[in-house]
Amino acid sequence: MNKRRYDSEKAKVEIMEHAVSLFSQKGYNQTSVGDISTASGYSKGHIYYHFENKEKLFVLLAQQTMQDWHNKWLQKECIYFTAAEKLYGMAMHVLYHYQTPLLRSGQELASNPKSSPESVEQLYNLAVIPMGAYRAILQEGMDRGEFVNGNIDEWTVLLGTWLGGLCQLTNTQELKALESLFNQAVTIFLRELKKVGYK
Amino acid sequence: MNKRRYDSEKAKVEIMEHAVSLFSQKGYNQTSVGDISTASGYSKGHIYYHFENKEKLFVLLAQQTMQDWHNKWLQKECIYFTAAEKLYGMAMHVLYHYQTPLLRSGQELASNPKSSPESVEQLYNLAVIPMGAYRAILQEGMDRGEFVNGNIDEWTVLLGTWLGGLCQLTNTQELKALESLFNQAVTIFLRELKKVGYK
DNA sequence: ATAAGATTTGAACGGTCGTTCTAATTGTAT
DNA sequence: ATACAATTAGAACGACCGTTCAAATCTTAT
Repeated sequence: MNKRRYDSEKAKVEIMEHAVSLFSQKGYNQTSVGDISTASGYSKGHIYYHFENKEKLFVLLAQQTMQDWHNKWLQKECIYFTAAEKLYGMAMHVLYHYQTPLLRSGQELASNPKSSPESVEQLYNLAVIPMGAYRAILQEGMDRGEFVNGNIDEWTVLLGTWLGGLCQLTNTQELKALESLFNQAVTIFLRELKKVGYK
Repeated sequence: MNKRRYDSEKAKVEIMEHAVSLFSQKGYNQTSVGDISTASGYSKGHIYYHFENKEKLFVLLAQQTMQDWHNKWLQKECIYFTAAEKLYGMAMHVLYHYQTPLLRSGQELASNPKSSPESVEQLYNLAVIPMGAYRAILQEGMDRGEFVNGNIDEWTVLLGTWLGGLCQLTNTQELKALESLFNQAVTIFLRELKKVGYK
C-alpha cells in the first residue's frame, strides 16, 4: 500500500525463495539457518519470527514446490489431445519443472531419526501427487481405448520410477540434452501401453 | 595365529561393517564418528587410527560395496544363457544386492561443498560400474543378433535410470513384493530391444 | 626383564548449528 | 506526542561433531 519500511510478507517470501535455492544446491543438512540468513539478508532471529523451525520451513517449501508443479501441469495439460501426447508433455514437464534436488533434500530429512514423524509423513505424502498425475493420464488413455487395459497401478509405478530415475541425470547434464532421453522412455513405454496383436 | 588380545585387522573390519550399516540407515551427515564408535565398540580415536577421516572411510566403503556387487554379478552371470535372461537376472541382482541407501549417502557427501574434490570424483566414478555391466549385456545381445541394433549408449542410460528409479522403492517396500515390478520393467524394455517387423 | 613398537583409549579443542531471548527499531492507532 | 503492537537484529546458549593428542595398555623381539 503505502511506502512502509517494514513489509513482513515481502521478507517472508524472500526468505523462502533463498531457502529453496539453498536447499536445492546444498541439501538439507548442509544448508544452515545462518546460510539462509546471509543469502536473504535477514537475521536468523527474523527467520524464526516467520517460521517455527528449520524443519517446518523445509516441509512448507517442499509442499509448495510440489503444488506449484502440479498446478502448472493442470494448466498445461489441456493443450494436449491424446493421452499419448500427454505422456510426452508430462515427460517434458517433469524434466523442466520437477524440483529434483529439493526433493532429494527431503530424503535427507526423512532419513534423520531426529526429524519429527509428522514432517516425515508430510514429505512422503508428496510423492502421491506426481503419481496421481501419471495415473490420471493412464486412466484416461485406457478409458478412451487409446491404451490397452492393464494393471494401472503397476504401470503408474513403472512410469513414475522411470521418470524419477531419469530426473537424477539433471544433476550432471544439461536439461536440453536430456530431452531425447525422456522422449525415448515414453516411446518405449507407449509401445507397451498400445500393444496390439498380442493377448 | 595365537590368542592375541589385540587384533587390529579384526577391529578394522568390524568398524567398517558397522559403518556401512549406519551410513545406510541414517545417511552420511547424520552418522557421526561417535555413532560408529558406539556401535562398533571401539573408541573414536581408534577409528582414526585405521582411517584418515570420516570422508575417506565412506568413500572406501562405497567403493568396496560397489566392487562387491559387481564381482557377485560376474560370478552369477554365467548361469544365464541368453542376453534376455541376463537382463532378468541383472534386475534381481540389482533389487537384492545393490546398496541403494549407501549410495544415496554418497550424494549427500558429493553435494557438500566442503567435501574434497577427489572424494566427489571417486564417488561419481562408481556410477560407471553398473552402467558398464548393463552395457555389456546389451552389447552381447546385439552381437549375437538377439537384440536389434540401436543406440547402445542411450539404451544403457535408459535401463540404468529405470533400475535406479525402481531401487528407490526399496526404502518403503519389501524386496519380495518388488520382484514382479522389476521383471515387468525388463519385459517392457525387452519388447523394444527385440522389436521386429518395424523399421 | 626390558626396550621398542603396535594398538587403544578417552579427554579435550575448535568449530558449527539450531534455537532462544532481549532489546532496538518501526508502524499505527489514539 | 504517546502508547502499544509488529517487525528486525544480533548476541548468547547449549549441544553435537570431526579431529587431535598424550597417555595407557598390550605385543614382540632382544
